[in-house]
Amino acid sequence: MALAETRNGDVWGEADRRHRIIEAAERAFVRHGFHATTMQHVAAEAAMSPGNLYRYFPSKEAIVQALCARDQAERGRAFATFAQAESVIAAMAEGLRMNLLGKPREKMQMILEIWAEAARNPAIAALCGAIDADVHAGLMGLVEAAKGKGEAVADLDADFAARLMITVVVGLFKRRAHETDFDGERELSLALGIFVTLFRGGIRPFSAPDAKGAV
Amino acid sequence: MALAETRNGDVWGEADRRHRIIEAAERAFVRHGFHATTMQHVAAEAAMSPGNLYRYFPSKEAIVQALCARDQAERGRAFATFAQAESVIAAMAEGLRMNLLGKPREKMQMILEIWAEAARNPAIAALCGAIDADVHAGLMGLVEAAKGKGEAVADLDADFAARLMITVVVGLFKRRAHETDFDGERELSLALGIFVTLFRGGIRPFSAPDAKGAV
DNA sequence: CACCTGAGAATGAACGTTCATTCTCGTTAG
DNA sequence: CTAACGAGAATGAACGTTCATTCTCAGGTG
Repeated sequence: MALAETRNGDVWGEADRRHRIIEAAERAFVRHGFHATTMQHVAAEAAMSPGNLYRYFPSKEAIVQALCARDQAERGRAFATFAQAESVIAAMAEGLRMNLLGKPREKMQMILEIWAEAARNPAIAALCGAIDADVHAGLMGLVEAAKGKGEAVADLDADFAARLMITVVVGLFKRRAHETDFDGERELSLALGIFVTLFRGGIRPFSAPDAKGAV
Repeated sequence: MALAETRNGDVWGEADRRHRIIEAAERAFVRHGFHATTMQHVAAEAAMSPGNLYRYFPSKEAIVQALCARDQAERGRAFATFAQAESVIAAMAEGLRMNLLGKPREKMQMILEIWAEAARNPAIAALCGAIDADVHAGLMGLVEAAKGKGEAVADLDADFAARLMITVVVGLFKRRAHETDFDGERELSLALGIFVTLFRGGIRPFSAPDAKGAV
């Protein structure tokens, strides 16, 4: 099916090329940043001509969207793996280790750029929103699973816990992107420290004391 | 020759114009986003011609840097206020209320763009780094103050606490920028819930169980 | 076999647009 | 008058996109 299909069945080849372009685009975006990356850069990285990119994607924007969609799929797969883990804390540890230590800093920087883009570009915003919803749902599932295993107190509010975990992880992502002396293991133990207490039921929403007088 | 500077009292007028331009730039950046804002937009917002901007700033980049610097100064002032507050938790509540509810969403979106920019632009990175260092130092000061007032346990690691609080606040900033249904009061009580437990000594770094088997 | 044919793949120079920046010249204050 | 101020057109570079052209190669033909 590989070589013989070039005549008519180049659909295979086309998907392959689209994939190659997205990979190249990611490398280029990671290297030069989001806005500074030109189609020439992507083309060079993909080892093809600029014009030829347009045979596979109608615009630069389309490439960006495809890349975001791929990330979404990746994230979804990661959560599917989490759900099978025996210990929820261990799963969180593994997931964070993968993202805080496993990925190069530049990748985190690209995520910052995607976040910024999402604030302006409705298509990207929709993709990111879908990712976030997935993650939120996945985390709530994890919390419920943890309850079932006795790793979390029974009356833990799953939505509260999920929002808290997302907040912490997002904060770590940003810090990882910026801080040159970011210590992954140290920050990992910080996050896990929070989560352990959370699961133990030690963290509850706290209504602020009236701040009328404060400045 | 070029230094015939203080010829007149117009030095005042110049500072005034620079200030006006920065304010206009902020409005433009907030409205159109960082990269999509043109000098024409800034000029229109400042009610002057594009060319005339260059009488006061050598480049677009210089305007951006001035804006970031102003934000840094603002942040510094905010922390000076915090330090005087009677209750540390109340101070945090007030500070977060100001930033999570007081500022328009668009302002948060601009901060995301500044973060993204900082990943690529050394000058902006330096400014952001300085802000972060200020905030970190200020928070450690707050923690120590809280200890003194008996609001925090004596053996709380100030650096750990500061990093944790920064992480949470950063996470909330990002979520505020993106989530259309972001509930400021709810998230505020989430953050304060964490901080209260933290000050009580209920959160400690947690070393992850070994994750050899996981994928 | 040698040679053609044609269609999809790929090229890369050129185009048109969008800006940051500069230039020119009119206006105003002292 | 002089010098600073300011408006707005002009400039030039960068970049996404297009398109006329070239390449490749599976089949057909003799």
